[in-house]
Amino acid sequence: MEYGFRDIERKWQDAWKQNKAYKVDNNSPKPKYYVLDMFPYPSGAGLHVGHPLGYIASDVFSRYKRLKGFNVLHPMGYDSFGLPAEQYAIEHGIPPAISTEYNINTFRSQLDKIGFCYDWDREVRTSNDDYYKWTQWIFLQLFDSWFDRKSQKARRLHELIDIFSSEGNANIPCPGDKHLHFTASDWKAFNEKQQADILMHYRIAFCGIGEVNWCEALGTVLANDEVINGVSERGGHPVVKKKLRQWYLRITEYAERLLAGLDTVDFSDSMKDMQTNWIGKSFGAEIDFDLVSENMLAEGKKLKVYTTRPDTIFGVDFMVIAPEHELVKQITSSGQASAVTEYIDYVNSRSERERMAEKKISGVFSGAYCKHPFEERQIPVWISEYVLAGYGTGAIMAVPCGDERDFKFAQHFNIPITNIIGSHFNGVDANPTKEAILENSGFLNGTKMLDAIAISITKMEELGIGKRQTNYRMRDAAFSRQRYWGEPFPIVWKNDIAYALPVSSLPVALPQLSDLKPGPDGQGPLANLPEWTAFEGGTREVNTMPGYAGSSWYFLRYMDPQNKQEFCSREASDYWGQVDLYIGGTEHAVGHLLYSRMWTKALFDLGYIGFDEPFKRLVNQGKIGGDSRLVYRVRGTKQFVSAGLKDGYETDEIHVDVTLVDGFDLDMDGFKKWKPDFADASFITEEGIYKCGSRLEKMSKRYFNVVNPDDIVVKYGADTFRMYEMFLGPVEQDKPWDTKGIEGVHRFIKKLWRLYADAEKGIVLTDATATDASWKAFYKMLKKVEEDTARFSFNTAVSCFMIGVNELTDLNCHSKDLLSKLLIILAPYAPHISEELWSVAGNQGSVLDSNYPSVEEKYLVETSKEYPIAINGKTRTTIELDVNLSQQDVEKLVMAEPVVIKWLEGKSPKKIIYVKNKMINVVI
RNA sequence: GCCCUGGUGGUGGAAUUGGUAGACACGCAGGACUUAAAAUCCUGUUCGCUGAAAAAGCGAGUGCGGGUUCAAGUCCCGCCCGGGGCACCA
Repeated sequence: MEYGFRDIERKWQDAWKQNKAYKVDNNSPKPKYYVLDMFPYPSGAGLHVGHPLGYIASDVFSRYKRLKGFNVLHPMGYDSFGLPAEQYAIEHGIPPAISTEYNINTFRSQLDKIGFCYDWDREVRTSNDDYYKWTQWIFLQLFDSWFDRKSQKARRLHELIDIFSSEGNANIPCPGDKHLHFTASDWKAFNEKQQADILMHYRIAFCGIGEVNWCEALGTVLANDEVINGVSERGGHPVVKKKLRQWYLRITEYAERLLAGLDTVDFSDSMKDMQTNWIGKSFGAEIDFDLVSENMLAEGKKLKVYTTRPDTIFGVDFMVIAPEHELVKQITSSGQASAVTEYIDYVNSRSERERMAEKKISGVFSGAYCKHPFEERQIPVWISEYVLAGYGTGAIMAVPCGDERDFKFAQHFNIPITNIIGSHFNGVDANPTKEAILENSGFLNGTKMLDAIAISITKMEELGIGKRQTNYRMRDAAFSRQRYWGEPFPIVWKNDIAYALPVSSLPVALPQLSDLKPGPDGQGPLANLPEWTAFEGGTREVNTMPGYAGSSWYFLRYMDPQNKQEFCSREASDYWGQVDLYIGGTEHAVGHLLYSRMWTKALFDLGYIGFDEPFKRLVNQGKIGGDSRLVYRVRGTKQFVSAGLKDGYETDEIHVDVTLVDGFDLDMDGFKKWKPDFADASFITEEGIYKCGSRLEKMSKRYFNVVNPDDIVVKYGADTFRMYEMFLGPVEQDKPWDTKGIEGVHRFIKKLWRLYADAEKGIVLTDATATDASWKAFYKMLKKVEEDTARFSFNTAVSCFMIGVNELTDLNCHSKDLLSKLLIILAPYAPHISEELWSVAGNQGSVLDSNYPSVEEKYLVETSKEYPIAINGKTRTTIELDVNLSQQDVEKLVMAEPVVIKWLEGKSPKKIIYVKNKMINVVI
């Protein structure tokens, strides 16, 4: 009876599908457990062996939890809307709906071969209208909400309107326009358009004009997390700042809660740090400086700056405002007018990328001054792009002795520097210390800087010239894309007012469109459909939602995927609650994770769900790198020289498809057939073998180092593949793929098989009770496998199986009782062979629904242990000792050891350290 | 520059709280079975030194340099290198 994994795996995959082995019910007396994978965007390239790593880990854990008596939700779906899918569709000339469907089918067939325990009845696709209906619905809830800073939660807009009608906005500062102030009677007097504009400034999902990241090549705006180093994350196209009307999510209002929530979840430190840094909270002060300018427009105006170091107020030598600052025009003196205009033009001519690439010091004097609040001196106001319009107040007080950028700027423009930190400032570099005792600092003289921060703020508050202020670096998230393949907004514009469409009209279906060219005036492709945009006397919103819209809440839909009345019933979300274990890559650290955390908080605030953090625990799987193979072509010829001989030639390195290489040995005939270019290649070999070079790099088509899981499954089976992926190393860690290494795991599985069945003799299981030694081997394995599985140390768990099977083989164990138990603990890792042998052994039911065995400690009790004896910390010998011996007994036995006697050289030891169950150390 | 990670044999990695460094595999070398191959099995495998060899022994050894400790891959201080994130954020 051979291990015919192909038949076995197909047989059980079919059986499980037929009897709905992975169907999950929302009603169960068992405790719930929710395991979630970050769902994939179904790319055209299909899966390579790196992708399923996280899926296998979560699958193993789900199956383990199920055997431990939990009702486990473990769903899968597709993030099928979004820019990449649309780009793919455009590049291949296929409508995105069709290419997406096709790509999903490819993914699905690949996933199916690996034997996952997903409940496919719960599959979601973000681009299906029965899904995006609810994405639109949630958008409408956010559109109909505002964030109450006092209670720190989202509330309904009608409550805000009630407040406005009774007291204006005196107690509700406007997040969208802080200069906005009105009374109750003002409110009542406003017309519909004015009221709508004001409400828009409060809505959590809002439309506004703002500086956005515009990517010309992609024809759309991008969110901050989609821009890396001034170019688009996808495609690497240049990105420029542009003022546009856009939809946004007011995620900044949630900054504090997003920060606080991190303390309640189990994410890695680096993940929490990334989010914390992205939010970028800082403490400081806002200070008003009186302006002095010959320009009449500056009359009575103040310049408001934000600083985290108000203690350095006496070290201010100049002010800097952003080129986009609203005061630029008003304060510029006539003498400086042309220089300022020229500078602003220069700044506007520079793309984001240029600014990033060459950070040269630039700026212009405005001609205006500020009065120092505590001293009779005037401070020049400069304009420079190193101050960002979007952060703080868009203006700073520059303290060159303490801040590196201010220092460089002062040096560049020969601005005199005031030293307030004495010897801490050397005149060559700025020193941002907080330890110095202040000098040249008026009432702060003699105070330590750290203490002066609070003192100075208090003073400024007394004088009414400044106040304590907390700032966040995070910006509101751009929420519209000028693209086709996304959720249409359920919004219609009439007389420049955005009206929400009624819930009854959802979903607003994405119309079919064959030509995806941009619409006029930078609008999306939907603008090309006048018959669609014209709607009930108004115009539909033609932007679509970004890729992260659907993924911000998909974990909720899995709980209740077929619900036609609600996005997810409260009953279902109360039952399943938070995702207990979320597995995915780090690339979503600040994008997807922040957005879905925010959506969860908003839905919680509005009473739709009962928890405000979506993911209780997050595990980031590492990436699997490709192991590329290289051949060396002698320059200018069609001759290829083997890696060991290449140093004697001038060569060009060429990537060769890894499937043409066994280890490092090139299949030369295969190589010739691979590409027409190489058909007449000749080889300089090492004793008839052409050795390739190798390099570890990203697994990618262009390096020809992609390994397809389908090929591995055909050759070794899904069980081997699953176990090998787990065996490769810790899940969280990046690691290279080495197809050769899989042999070891495959051998293990075959060896396991032989405990149950023999090629000639057939089934070799016996009813005889297993020996104590076998039970000991088994329980040792069980204990370690369970511990390791529970702490996601899957690689060591696989080792334990190997050790256990090696031991049971040596012990010649064929006990049906023992080996059936072994199948249960193996099933999470290798479900197919476990199920097959479970039925071969004549067990009832499915191994998937067995009870995880518990450890019988009595077999693990040790009466003696082999202790290492160290002399001065260095192990010299070992000794077998009874575990219950006293210190005195041990000392006596140790002193009698020949090796110890030899090292003592007749002296007596200073001390003998005996740590029970660990070791013995003799100190000489 | 700042923050976070990681650095262990030829390779992937193990060592959960300071207690036998290198588990388990890959690869390699040798052997058994076979006409042969595949498959399978066995033995060895951190490096260096002393042994003809085996047995055995000695020395060094977890990126580098210090330290704490009876004992350090693990803890502390100072560096170096790789990976990831952020980057005029006042």
